[in-house]
Amino acid sequence: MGVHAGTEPLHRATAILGKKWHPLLLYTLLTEGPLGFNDMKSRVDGISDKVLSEALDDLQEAGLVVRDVVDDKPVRVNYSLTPAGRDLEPIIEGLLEWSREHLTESR
Amino acid sequence: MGVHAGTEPLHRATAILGKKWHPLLLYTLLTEGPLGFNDMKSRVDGISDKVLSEALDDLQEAGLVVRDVVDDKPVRVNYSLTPAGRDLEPIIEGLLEWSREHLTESR
DNA sequence: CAGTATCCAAATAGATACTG
DNA sequence: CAGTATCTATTTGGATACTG
Repeated sequence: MGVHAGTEPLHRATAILGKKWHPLLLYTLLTEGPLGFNDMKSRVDGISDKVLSEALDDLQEAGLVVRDVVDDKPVRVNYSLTPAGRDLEPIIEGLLEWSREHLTESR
Repeated sequence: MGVHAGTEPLHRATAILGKKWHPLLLYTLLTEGPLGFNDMKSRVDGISDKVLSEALDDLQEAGLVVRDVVDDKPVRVNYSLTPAGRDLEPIIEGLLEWSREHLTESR
């Protein structure tokens, strides 16, 4: 009974990638990073300060993103990917391709 | 302003794969399917009837899973993957591998 | 520029009981 | 066997205003 052994990694992965904005934030950093807070915000349509801030914290805690304070006065911060974050590239690209192929909007 | 063009497919993909149980259900069908309702339930630890039922509906509507009534008296149903669902295999496998490599439980 | 503080709404998940 | 019906709890996401 119960789940077979290899299932927890999938749970851990979807606990991160299942958040509404996380894949898009990672993809944004992948293709356009490193970026500052407001640069991220302007590239991700519809996200609020609070949600972006929380999401970046979350990704940082998961070890996928690093936050560097590069200057103060005014404060300047750079968000970029860790190696773990960069290793998601083929997966996100694959997902993107799969989606284009199989997920049409009119379903 | 706004997100760059290629972003909607990612949204559509995560609208499905971002649900708590969906990737695990797909993976279960991928590795052990086709399966009946209770067979699914016994393989997915902790899921309730209601949540499983809703999730399968959702996956069906997204075109990733098919439901076949193979017998009645007693009713017997088989859930299996569509080609679109099967095409997720490399992605889910990749995610699994990535997770094992980078996501340790103690973070 | 880069956030935090509040307060609120919506979406998801779960427990329990029951049905064709 | 394969679900549905309720009702509740929890988790996320969002709007608005304010701060170092």
